[in-house]
Amino acid sequence: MAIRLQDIANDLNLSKMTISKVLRGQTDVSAETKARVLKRMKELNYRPNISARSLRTGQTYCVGMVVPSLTDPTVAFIVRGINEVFRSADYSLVISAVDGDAEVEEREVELHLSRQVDALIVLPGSDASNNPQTLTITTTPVVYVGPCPPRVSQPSVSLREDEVGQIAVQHLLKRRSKRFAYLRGPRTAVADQRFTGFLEAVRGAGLAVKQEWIFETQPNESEYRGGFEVMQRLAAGRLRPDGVIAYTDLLAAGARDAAIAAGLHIPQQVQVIGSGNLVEVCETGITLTSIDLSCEEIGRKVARLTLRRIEEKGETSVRSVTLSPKIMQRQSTLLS
Amino acid sequence: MAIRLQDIANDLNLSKMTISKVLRGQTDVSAETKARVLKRMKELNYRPNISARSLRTGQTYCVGMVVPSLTDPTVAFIVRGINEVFRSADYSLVISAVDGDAEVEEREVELHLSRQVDALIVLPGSDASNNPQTLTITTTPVVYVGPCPPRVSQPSVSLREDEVGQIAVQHLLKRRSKRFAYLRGPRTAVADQRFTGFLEAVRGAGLAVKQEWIFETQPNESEYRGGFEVMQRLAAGRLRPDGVIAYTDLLAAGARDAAIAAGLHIPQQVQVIGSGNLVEVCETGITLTSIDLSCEEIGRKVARLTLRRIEEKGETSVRSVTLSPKIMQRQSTLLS
DNA sequence: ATGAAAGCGCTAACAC
DNA sequence: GTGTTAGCGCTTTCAT
Repeated sequence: MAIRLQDIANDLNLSKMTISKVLRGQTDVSAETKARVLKRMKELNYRPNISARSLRTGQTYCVGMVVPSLTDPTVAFIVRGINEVFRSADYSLVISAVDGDAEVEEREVELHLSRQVDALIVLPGSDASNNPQTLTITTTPVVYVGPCPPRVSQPSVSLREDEVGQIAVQHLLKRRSKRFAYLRGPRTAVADQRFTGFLEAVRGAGLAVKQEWIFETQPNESEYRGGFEVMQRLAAGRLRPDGVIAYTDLLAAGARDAAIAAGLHIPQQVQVIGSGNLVEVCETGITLTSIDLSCEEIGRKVARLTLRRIEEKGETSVRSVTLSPKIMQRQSTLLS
Repeated sequence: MAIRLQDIANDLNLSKMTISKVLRGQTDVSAETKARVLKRMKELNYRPNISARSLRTGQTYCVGMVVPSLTDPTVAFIVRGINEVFRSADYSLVISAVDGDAEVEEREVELHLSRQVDALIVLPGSDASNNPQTLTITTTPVVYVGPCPPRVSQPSVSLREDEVGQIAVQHLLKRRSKRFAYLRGPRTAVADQRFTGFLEAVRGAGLAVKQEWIFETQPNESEYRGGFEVMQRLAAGRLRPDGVIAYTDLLAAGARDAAIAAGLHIPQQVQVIGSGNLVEVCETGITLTSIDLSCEEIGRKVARLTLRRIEEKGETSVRSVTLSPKIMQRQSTLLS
């Protein structure tokens, strides 16, 4: 079997207590003894049994995470940010993707708690209404990514979604667009907030919002095709928008390509902005200006907040955090 | 603190042994007792302490995984497949992304082993040469994704990379392409294998391979731009390829767009095939035929293989597994 | 500076 | 069917 503290103690005629002290870097061990122990540990390739340590100390140095999907790039970048911070703290991330199934989510949360994770990070799906009951009563720290579900008072890290819409509008206003079309995406809370930000920014500038130029995504359609078809219609109209803002980069790419196909010049006649800043999409064709959602930074903030919550055991002094999106200028909007 | 077996035992005037038996579904408990215990467990919202169980049984029901990156869609889909299988087996996946840093990789492997994971899944980076020493000597089962590094004899699940090149060629041959350009990507083992498959298939058909039509990816260039520029040059040449096969979908997209920009018709004059089958790329513009790398299926196979390895404790009867890629026909190649 | 004793929560192997 | 004993590998506490 694996090497234990006891084995090293036997080898060196010490008690396992001394070995344990060396292991944890306690100072009340003579330098000489310490050196001998470390040497032997290396020779035997000793690895402490974390299960045993956890049982004793109540800490596992594991954090559970529940996400709707791992193949969504937004999620992947958030996880990357978390992983980066955890790595340097010797924390491990136990991930489960629940694919929007509330029952699976509940079970995975239970499993994580059974594992005695030191904290839980929850990235709710688009339907935040079915937040697992367990999360509201557990004493394990929970950190939410994105707005914390209603009725729950836990810290969260989220993007100021309304600013996504605002920044896009401001960017275009500065470049003298005045007639905005908005591809608002699905009917979710996040999409609603961005839309609100868009509306406020346009109205704040004293401009009107044309209801006929607001488009929702059809549930099962390809986003690219959706954006394409919308823009086809817009391009054929008597009056055309000179700025198109889209909820995703793919919608924007579709709109861009339809505009080009209709003989319009981008960015001179129509400017286009996406969101997500997905390089695979933004860097193709006439490259797309896009709103970067700061996913990695969100991930890092989540990780730091989580670690702090773990440290302070109980006292919920830690407040929620919000971040701003950033615009990435590319060819689909004018330079100046 | 949390509820323990002992608490339930006290409540019900039973020994904790009986509770433990109910917990694990042993049959030598009377139906009535069992019912009482289950009821009380539910009332108290009891959750077994898995650290304690692990210490006792030596099993953690956790599997460690080391990947180069989580934001690479290929990796994300593999992880998704694994997660899917593990979920139904109540196994958890502890993931760490190491970003191509061999030292970090080694440390993360050690950490996983410290955690007593029941197995380790390793997805080596493009530089497979620095496989952590530890992996060669540990008794913990290791399963590789992709070819197992040289000198290591562990089971692995991998894609028959040579078939990626072959299938693409066959697909085009059937559609009467005869003059192939090949965007072979970087100088990695995987890219080499695909290239070999390409060469064999072309030569096997009695056709010649034009060395001037084989292109490598420049390390720090955008893939899309790389593909675009190559195709620009090809389109300007006296003799043009009528089939372009690319190592990635982005390269293919670049080539496609350059061909269109040069006034060529796709697929009538030039057919284009990518690999990866990344919907974000393939479903834009003239949609791209692409080789699907079966990532999710690889993930599921990896997970099943891992579970089997865990069960059979030691006896390495489990053999490696290989999978074939599949072509996804879209507009960039002819229908018939 | 070193060590002995106790116990974290659970389960394997046996009694009864 | 139910309970007793022992111990997984580690750390906490307290002696020495």
